[in-house]
Amino acid sequence: MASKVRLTAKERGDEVLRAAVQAFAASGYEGTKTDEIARLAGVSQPYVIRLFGTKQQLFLAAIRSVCARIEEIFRAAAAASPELRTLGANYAVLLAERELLLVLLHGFSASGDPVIGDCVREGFGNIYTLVRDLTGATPEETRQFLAEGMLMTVLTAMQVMGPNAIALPWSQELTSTYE
Amino acid sequence: MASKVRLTAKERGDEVLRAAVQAFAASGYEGTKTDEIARLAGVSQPYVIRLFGTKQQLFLAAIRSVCARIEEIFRAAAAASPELRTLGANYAVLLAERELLLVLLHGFSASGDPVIGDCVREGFGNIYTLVRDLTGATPEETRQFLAEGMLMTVLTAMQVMGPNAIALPWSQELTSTYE
DNA sequence: CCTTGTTGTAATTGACTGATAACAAGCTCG
DNA sequence: CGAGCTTGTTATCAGTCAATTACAACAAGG
Repeated sequence: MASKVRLTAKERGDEVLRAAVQAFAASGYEGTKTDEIARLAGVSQPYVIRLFGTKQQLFLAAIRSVCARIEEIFRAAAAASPELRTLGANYAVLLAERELLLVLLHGFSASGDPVIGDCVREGFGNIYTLVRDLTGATPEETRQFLAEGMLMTVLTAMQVMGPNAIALPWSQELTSTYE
Repeated sequence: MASKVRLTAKERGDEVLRAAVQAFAASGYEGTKTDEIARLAGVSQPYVIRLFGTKQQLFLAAIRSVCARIEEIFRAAAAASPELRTLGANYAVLLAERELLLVLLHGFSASGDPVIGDCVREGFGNIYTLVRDLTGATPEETRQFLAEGMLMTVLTAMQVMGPNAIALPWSQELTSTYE
């Protein structure tokens, strides 16, 4: 098994970070235990701490990671067609990587902590600016675009949207308007 | 001081619930300690538990409470003018009671827990149906309305909107589109 | 080969936290 | 008044969890 393989700290750190994104997406900042992340990554709990210093720093790394990935998706989409409408179709790509929007949501929730708040404000601000610049949309158009994204995010968190969605009358009516 | 006054279990329960809404709004489900709620309400921590059984049940009560209040605000607004546009102006009322949308946000985040998820899905579903019925709007119009609400919610959580907002270039540009 | 730096774990700890139990103080009504 | 129900507290526990320490295995270069 691969668990006996020795990796460089950087490589192992990347694996742990990926595990952290998955875990934080499922349970949030306070709700996720470092031991859970460690098991997901196949390493010991103390090693997770040594690689990132503290649980908080690991969460910050997860936030930065998903923000960078979201920007990457929007950049790729805009390269094909820099229109806000067509960019909207790429929410499907975001929803396919369910953990991206979920980690961001948990970041919003944890913004009461000043350190996390700073990180989230910077990440979300960058996304806003990027979308606006890529599409040339007005602030208002960009706002509406992001608003739809936030609704999809909470619908995903509520598990009424995406794979394994719980089917409810209201949620089916609501999500059917996206087609 | 009022802390020596004996109240009925129902009255004290209401006070504790109000404290819980404040505390959960600030720190979320996992992040809020029952002891914190107890101090806010001016009672002992074990009494908080005895009044509501478990922390989870207290959180459920907080979710139901804010959902009911949100419905109440929309009902009152629609009584004056049952148009979606004018209902939007009443987001100001929701933002004035900052804790309403914040508790709901933390509910979304905690929806991974099946019990909490059920409660949040029901609460949000009721709000969707109510807004649609009150205004006679189409599902798509209602969706756009709620989407704007979700964006405001996360902007509030990030503390770039509302009182004591942290001023950032991007957030000022974004929120100025609401005027 | 052996020394030095790096990757990784086992053991432990100390602080925290939700919940329980036992008890105390008031209210109410016969 | 005093018995019984309700309100509330103090003391405490059992479990959890992030973080530290000490140590082990391994790799690379001289």
